[in-house]
Amino acid sequence: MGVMSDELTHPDRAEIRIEAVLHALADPVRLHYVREMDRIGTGVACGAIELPVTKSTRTHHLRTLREAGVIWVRKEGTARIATIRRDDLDARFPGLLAAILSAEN
Amino acid sequence: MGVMSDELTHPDRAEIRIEAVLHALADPVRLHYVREMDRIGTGVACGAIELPVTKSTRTHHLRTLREAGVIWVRKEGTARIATIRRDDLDARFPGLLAAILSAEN
DNA sequence: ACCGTACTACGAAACTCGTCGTACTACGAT
DNA sequence: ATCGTAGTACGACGAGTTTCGTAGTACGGT
Repeated sequence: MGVMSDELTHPDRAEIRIEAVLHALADPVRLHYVREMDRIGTGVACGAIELPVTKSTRTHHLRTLREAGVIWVRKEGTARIATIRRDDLDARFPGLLAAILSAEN
Repeated sequence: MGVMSDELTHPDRAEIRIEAVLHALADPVRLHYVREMDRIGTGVACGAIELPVTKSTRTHHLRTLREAGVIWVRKEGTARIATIRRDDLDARFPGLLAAILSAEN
């Protein structure tokens, strides 16, 4: 029971909607998460970034980011490695990601 | 009772927060509104843009946009004229507005 | 086989948000 | 002064979100 062996679902490039991306990044926790991923660089283990929320809340936010098309998550052992979908976001909404990530305070 | 003679409050440039802007523009009604204002050009009477919502809902959305710092609203007779705060947004978050407005579909 | 780590799933509680109707104020014209 | 138009204020409802705790699955080591 509880399948969970399925691969994680991601929208493909053409399916990414600007409203979903804006909504995903409007949340302080998720924005912080994406900024940390941007700062650290390459794929990050989901748990490696400290957040003021519990594990299950983190799972929720990561799903929101993934389903909006902001990040790509792949399994690696027991860990989940997340990367920002720069190519797809830049192709769909040129300049958006850079504008948001470079906005300090 | 009910003052309302007060001028409309706007955040000044330095107070505009990226999260508030993203949240404001993540709503389909508000995004449509701002896109229409962008298309039409100069200051627009609030009621001149057709929306699938009632007057009071429109007021609500316009307040959200105004308080986020996305639009500037001035009174002119009984009408309210709204303009996009391009200068302020471009100064705070270069490229953000252009990226969002040019995102078709 | 067992244990620990990493994360997901599900349900619940508190909160926020979008929407509306109704009642109201403000202004302009007749 | 009266009426119509333009918009706001307030309260309410329903839907969705954020958050958490608890329970469970998956993988890697010993």
